[in-house]
Amino acid sequence: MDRMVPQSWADQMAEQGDNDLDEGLASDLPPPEEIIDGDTKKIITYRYNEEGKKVKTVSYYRIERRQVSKAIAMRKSWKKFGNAKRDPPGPNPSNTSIVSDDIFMQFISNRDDDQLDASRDSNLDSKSQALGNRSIVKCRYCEQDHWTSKCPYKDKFEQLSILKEKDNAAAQASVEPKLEDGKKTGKYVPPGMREGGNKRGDVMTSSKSKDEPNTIRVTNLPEEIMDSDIRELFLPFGRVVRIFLAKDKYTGQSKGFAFVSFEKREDAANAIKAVNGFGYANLILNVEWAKPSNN
DNA sequence: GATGAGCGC
Repeated sequence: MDRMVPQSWADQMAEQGDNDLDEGLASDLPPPEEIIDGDTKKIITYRYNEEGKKVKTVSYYRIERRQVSKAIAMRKSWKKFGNAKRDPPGPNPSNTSIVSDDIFMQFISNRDDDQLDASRDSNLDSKSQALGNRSIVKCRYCEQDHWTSKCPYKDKFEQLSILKEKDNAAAQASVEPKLEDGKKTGKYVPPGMREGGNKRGDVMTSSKSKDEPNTIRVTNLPEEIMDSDIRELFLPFGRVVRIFLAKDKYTGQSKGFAFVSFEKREDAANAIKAVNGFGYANLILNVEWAKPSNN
């Protein structure tokens, strides 16, 4: 394996630099070839060895084909536009980086979504029961046998939701007057007040939930720091579920502190122990439990 | 030195 096909802008620049250096020698070498044959990629490169002899190097790579859904595969055929109009299909490595980590999205749900989810989950549950009661599902967060929508605090969450439904039933009686035939009025009910509402929101998505047991506050951060740096810094301790880097609303300038929520409280505790007092870019970080924000 | 944004009625 010798000189590879350039991977990124930086590599391309490095490559160019190299070529400039040995231009006199390299100019009469054939250009590298890339041959794709089924699942195998063959890359042929030429160079001169120490004795000045021409050497041909052939390297074989297995092309990993990942199974993607049709919808995703279809996007490959979309026309590129703007500055990328003339780019070949697929990501351009000079401006696109591929992250293989799991990326968690925040889903802001309303009641209708939850009802859909619930019915979908129960359908699947009955399917898995039909399959001999052995669970075929795996939570993306804790890898236990349940659907991710019920995680990461499955047990805790179920207790919570039972409590909450009681509360909601009481709240609803006063908040949401019913019509005689039992149908709801058109009156707006905030998601948090709806029947069984905002279930996932309370666990995962609501930054203003009353208890934020897994959130730490990091202060004394350098002002140039970015979310991704913070993620990198805390990823070793466990799954980071949310990062909030305080920035000025108008200038976007970092205010030098951030909140990081972990999936597990113990991960957060470890992070505090380890990173508090840690030197980062000539500053000493201060890490402690976050207090719940006002409102 | 500092405890987070926004949307909806």
